[in-house]
Amino acid sequence: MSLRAVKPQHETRTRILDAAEELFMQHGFEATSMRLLTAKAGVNLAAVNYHFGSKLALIEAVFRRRLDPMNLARIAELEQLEAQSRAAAPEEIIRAFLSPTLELVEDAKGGGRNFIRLLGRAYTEPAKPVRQLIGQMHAPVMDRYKSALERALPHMPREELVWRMHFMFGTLAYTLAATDTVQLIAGCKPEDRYDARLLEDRLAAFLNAGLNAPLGNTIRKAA
Amino acid sequence: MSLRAVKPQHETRTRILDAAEELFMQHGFEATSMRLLTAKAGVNLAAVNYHFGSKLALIEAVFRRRLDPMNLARIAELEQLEAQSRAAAPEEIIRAFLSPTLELVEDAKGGGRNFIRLLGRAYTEPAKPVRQLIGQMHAPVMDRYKSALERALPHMPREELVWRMHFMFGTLAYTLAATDTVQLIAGCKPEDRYDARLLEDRLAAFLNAGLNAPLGNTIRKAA
DNA sequence: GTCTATATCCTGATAGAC
DNA sequence: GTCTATCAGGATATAGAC
Repeated sequence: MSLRAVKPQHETRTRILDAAEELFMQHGFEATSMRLLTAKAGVNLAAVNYHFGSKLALIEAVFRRRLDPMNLARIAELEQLEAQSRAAAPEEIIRAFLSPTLELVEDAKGGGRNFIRLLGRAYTEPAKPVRQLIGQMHAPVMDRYKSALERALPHMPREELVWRMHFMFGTLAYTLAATDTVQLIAGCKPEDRYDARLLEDRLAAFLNAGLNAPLGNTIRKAA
Repeated sequence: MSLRAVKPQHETRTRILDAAEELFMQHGFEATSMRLLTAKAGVNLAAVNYHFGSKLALIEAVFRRRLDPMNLARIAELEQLEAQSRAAAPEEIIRAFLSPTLELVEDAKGGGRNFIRLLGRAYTEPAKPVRQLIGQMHAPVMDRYKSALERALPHMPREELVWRMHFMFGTLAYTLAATDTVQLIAGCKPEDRYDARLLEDRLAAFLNAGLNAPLGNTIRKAA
């Protein structure tokens, strides 16, 4: 008798996660009501609480679904790089960090692109619980990459490296969050905004140059 | 009989704007209620509607108060640069753009620092009206700086320049929004996080290097 | 201009039938 | 597991006394 008789197990969960991903990206966490969300997902209002327990737990699940595999991939790429006989170049490390993220940019149908923009926004989310969540999920990866970059750039002062990593992370976060803002700066063909390989090349070139910028000014003025 | 008998004209407006600046920064726009806001400002709940008309209008006023002078300063610094006999260097243009923003970082008491963090967050704000607001206020300035950078870098393809400006803007936005996240990457002395001159030097070095990164990779792969 | 009181609506969450 | 109905509270905005 059901209209969705062939619904697989856990499809409700997935439908909720997909709808949440899209609506959180469009309107933010606070502004997305469970009513709107469940309506879009085509499920009952009570389903969110039944399957996830609370709105915050749903937010956490949305991030875990994508972020855990992404961070595993980042670690894997870095380990592959470090298994080589020669030392890894800074740009290789940067690309290892970027590529698992940018792969999702091309996944428009699966919702990966939605998530990527959501992720970019979450880094500057005002709500403390959400930022803590993201911070916790990223912390171990950041530590690994920080160590890798320290080995690749042995002469850079630690403090300067931390700042430059911060800058790099910011460039990525904003680029993910605000891909639509490029048009604000100038018209550019929309289709190549989402070419992941091209975007990775552009980002890697910019970030690698920034990471290796001359140290003179800051050292002099800080002294 | 009033407890605040010596209250100057428009002080209520200012108290509301100051409280809004801080609370919007801490909790975001959606999560900041008028009740909390007016309580913090020490004014009546109805005062916001009387003085500003609506919550969105209040948000606009919060941005206008700081952004209009800031963007005027950016234009002024650029015009000063272009009045020189020699051509402006890219790093000079970058610094002209940065410095009016970073000056506010040092204004902890006046609330400037609050606004700066709020501004960083607003760039990736999900709510469309707010982003449109920020976009409109920035558009003329961005045009001017784009033209200036085109003159300073005549050999860079327009499209690449737009991307690099986008990256630069992102670095700034995230740095402003997430000054507390630096500690997530690694412990660093909190007091020098807010040394505007030092921060400008660090940012300018990073951004200038990124802006002038070799073009090889992208050109080759794009072809 | 400032206040109190309130209208109107929407929020996340849950109880309990099916 | 899914539904309806509802709770208790908070949201913006306003009406009207002072």
